Order: sequence, then C-alpha cells, then structure tokens
Amino acid sequence: METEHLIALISAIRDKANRFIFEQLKARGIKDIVPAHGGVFFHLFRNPELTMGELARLIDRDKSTVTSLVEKLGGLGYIKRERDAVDRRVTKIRLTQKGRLLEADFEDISRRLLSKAYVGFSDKEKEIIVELLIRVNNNF
Amino acid sequence: METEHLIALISAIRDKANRFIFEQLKARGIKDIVPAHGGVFFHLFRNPELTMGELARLIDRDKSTVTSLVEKLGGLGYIKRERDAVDRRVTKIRLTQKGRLLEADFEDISRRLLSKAYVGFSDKEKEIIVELLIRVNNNF
DNA sequence: CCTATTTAGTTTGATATCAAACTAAATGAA
DNA sequence: TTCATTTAGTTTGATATCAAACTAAATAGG
Repeated sequence: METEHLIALISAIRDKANRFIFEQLKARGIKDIVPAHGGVFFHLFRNPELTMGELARLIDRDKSTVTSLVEKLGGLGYIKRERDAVDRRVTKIRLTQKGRLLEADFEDISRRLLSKAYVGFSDKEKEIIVELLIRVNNNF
Repeated sequence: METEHLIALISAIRDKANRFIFEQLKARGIKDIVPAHGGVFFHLFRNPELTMGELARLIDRDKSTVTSLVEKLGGLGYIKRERDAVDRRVTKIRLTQKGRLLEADFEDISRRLLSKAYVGFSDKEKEIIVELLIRVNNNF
C-alpha cells in the first residue's frame, strides 16, 4: 500500500466529489450554483442569520472571498444582506424564500454523494475511515 | 462517529495540506511557486519531457489550465516548451536547470507533509486509511 | 470627551480554474 | 488528391480565491 499518496488521494477525492455535486446540481436544473457555494447554504440552512465574519469562519475562507460569494448569491436572489441596527459595522446574511427552497435538493445531493463515496463500505469501515481522517485533520 | 462528514473532512484536510505546503515553500524562500504548481513539477521530475496533453491528463486539469500553468512556470524560468519536430501540433515541456533544482525541496516538503499528517499513526493505520481512501476514490 | 486601537467588512489586484469557441496540423475516406 | 474529421493546443470570458490595503464604526484609556 502506497501510504505516501495520502494527500494526492485526498485531493483526487475532493475534486471528484466536487464534480459529482456539480453534475447533480445541473441535473436538477440548478445552473447558477457551484460546489463552492455549498458551504454558505449549508450554514444558512442551520442558522437563520449569520454575519459575514461568522460565515467566513464557518466555511474557512477569507473575508474578502465571503464578500464576493455573498454578492454573487445575493445577485442571484438566494440570500439577502442587511446592516445590523445595533452595530452598524456588521452585515447580517439570511436566506430568501428562493434560497430556502434549495434545502431539499442539497440534502438529497449530499445523501447521494455519501452513498456513492461509501459503496461497498460496512458501517464499521465508515467509522474507521472517518476516525482516521479526523486524526489527520487534527494533526494540522 | 459522524460518518456523514466524510467529504467535508476531506476538503478540510486538503485545504490544510495546501496551506502547509505554501508555508513550507515560503520558508525556503520559494515565493513564486504555489501548491497548484506541484503537480507539474511532480510529473516533470519523473518524466524528462511531457506534452501539454499528457500533463493535463496526469494532473487532471483542463488543457487550458495547463496552458496557463505552463506559461506561468515558463515565464518564471522553471520549464521550457518546444514544438515537436515530427507532429507540429504537439508541444513538449521540460524542466530547466532552475526547475530541476527544486526537486530536493519538493521531496523534503512532501516528507514533512506526510510526517505531519501521520502523527500518531502506526504503520498498520497508515495502510488502513490509504486502502479505505483508495476504495472511496474508486467509487467515483 | 477625544484620540488610539480594534473590529467588520470592502476594494483591488493577482492567479488557478473551467468550458466553449477557436486555430492549426494531421489523418482518413472517397 | 481532396475534403471532412480528429487531435493538440490556445484564446476568451467567467468565477472562486487570497493577501494587502483600505474604510467605517465601535471601544477603551487617559
């Protein structure tokens, strides 16, 4: 077993997962969303509102990246921003109705992605791979 | 164990590995190379010459991405291109002397990256994680 | 209060990336 | 031979991403 290919393998899987998500979105007629937007939606499905900074921390991207993602998704009508009344430096991000409608699609795509990734895996093996990956992740 | 976080974990590790590589390059005073160039060097260390198409297939990127990577690395003096005499559509890519000098640094960074990723892992665990990741990779 | 510092977010400029359209060269079929 | 097709690579236009410099608002210490 070529244990020195760990990171190359991880990169390859990430790329393939992204392509799978992209195809799934297209197959549902969702043509203006790409995998990179997934993190924004993921966290906004779970939080009614988030600030730019919270979003940046949660999706682990630079603040300026979040600015452009939010502009993009705002322009497409999936999210809206409003300035905080108390602290006027802060911008609050929320999903619109249109954005909330994507939740079912995202959940379904996520389920299919996992099914595909785990083909041939026992529950025990799933636990083992995740446990080992958590340890790798914590090593950084 | 949250086995549904497989892909998020993989993405997080990939990002962290890239940051580690970037830091290591900077620490060696290599300021014009980024992790995305790694694949080009990796394959050119192992092959005296590669065509654009071979490179695209090996690093699994679009041909047009390879065009811009090769332009970038050519401009920096790490690689050179020359048109094939027999089939004039083909462009051959080779490392320059300057490019070949990076091999030791890349090997060292790669070794450090693996050491870091595998902290606390037994040889058996390394084999298990890689075997499981290969299976995930083949599922796509 | 008032100024210095911190904090939230944006702007700017660079680059890696892709897909689609394109150019040029080789090949194949009639 | 000639024209259609295939193949290799580039160009164009879009976008996600980051770092660095910036703006504006809040806060803290004298």
